[in-house]
Amino acid sequence: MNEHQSNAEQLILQAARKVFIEKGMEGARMQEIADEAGINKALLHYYFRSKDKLFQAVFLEAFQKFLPQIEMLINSELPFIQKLEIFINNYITIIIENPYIPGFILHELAQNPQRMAELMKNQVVVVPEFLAQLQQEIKNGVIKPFDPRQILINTLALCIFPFVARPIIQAVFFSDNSENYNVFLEQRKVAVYNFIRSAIFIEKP
Amino acid sequence: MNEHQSNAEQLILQAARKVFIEKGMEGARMQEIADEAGINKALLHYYFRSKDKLFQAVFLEAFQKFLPQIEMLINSELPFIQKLEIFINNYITIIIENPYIPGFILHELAQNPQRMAELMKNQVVVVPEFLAQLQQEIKNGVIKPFDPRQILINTLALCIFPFVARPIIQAVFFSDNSENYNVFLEQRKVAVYNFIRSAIFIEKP
DNA sequence: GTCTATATTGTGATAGAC
DNA sequence: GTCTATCACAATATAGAC
Repeated sequence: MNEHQSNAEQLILQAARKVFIEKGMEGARMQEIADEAGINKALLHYYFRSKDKLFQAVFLEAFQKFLPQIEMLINSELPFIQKLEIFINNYITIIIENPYIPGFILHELAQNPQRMAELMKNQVVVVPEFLAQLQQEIKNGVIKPFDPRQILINTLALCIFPFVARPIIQAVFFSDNSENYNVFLEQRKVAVYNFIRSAIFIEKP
Repeated sequence: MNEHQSNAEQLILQAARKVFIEKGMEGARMQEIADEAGINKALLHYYFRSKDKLFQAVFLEAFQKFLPQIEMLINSELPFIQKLEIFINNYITIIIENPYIPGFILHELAQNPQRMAELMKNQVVVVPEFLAQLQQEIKNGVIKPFDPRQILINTLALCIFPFVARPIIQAVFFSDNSENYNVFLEQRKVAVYNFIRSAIFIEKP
């Protein structure tokens, strides 16, 4: 990532990512991070003063990894139905590559909602323009008159939920072989798009 | 709940519910549960042998609280579009009353997926009949040809997501007054139904 | 910078009086 | 059954040698 960071610091961050994102702040152990990085606990405190500092680094990085795609959905000026397709494809692709991050972020935010306020201040997400665009397309008869906020939340919900609920969905539908779940997730890229499109788009005759 | 249980046991369970569901297994502290119940730590171990035993009691209870509604959606023989409306109303109502349970269950399952297998064995959810019903309605031209599994997952996703993502949604849309979020959730009962209906239902001319 | 050893506090669990 | 006192160990954090 950053060439100014030493090798050990990179090893630590990599290990911290894995452990924190899998187990959460409370479930993570500094010893486990040290083992994972192949060094000892003292070095963790040498590079990052405390467990909380290390956690913050991991959390912010994870959070920012998902922001650019959402910003594209919100800020781009393409017709909604077009950028929706691009967004869903990119977003689900990223989550497949980082399947535990959504659950990690949601859980930690639920534990500490006020930390949200501080984060949102620095992260620029311009929502009003997005809502205005949808309202305009509704007025133009392109999209059915759903509350634009509900549309945005529904889109995120359909993308994210299969990952935070993976164990239960897998137990119900794929109890035999877990391989197929990845196929299922891959299919969702088009399935989610078709679902939302079918729900909100007004086909021209 | 159970009249055979002593008063102290009830106080403990009530306190354990609150603390475990809010903070999770790892984040919960026996001391906090004792304080919340107005008794001391020793009593916790007298009634429930260990933290893990107490946690299991809370988890199973929480899990079972949400099952009957899902079973109704899956097992009832009403036309899908009808039971969908009933389900969404009941389900979101229950979650509004227990807003932290979905996040709690999803997080704990993610931490310990194999515990899922044991639980699912005792919990009867007959999915194949549900899938067959949807396939039949698709064949009859009542519902558009979406993968029935995707429809089920989408329904759950749209109901549950606003609660597990509450902090972030609230920060984006309701940063000023958090009161309005409950109004928003109430609106979702009809919004989600209309959304899914619009997506999958074939209107008769 | 990196290590071992240790301090310090937190936390689940138990012993034993009442 | 309920309490106080305490144990035993886990976990974060630091001191200090190299």
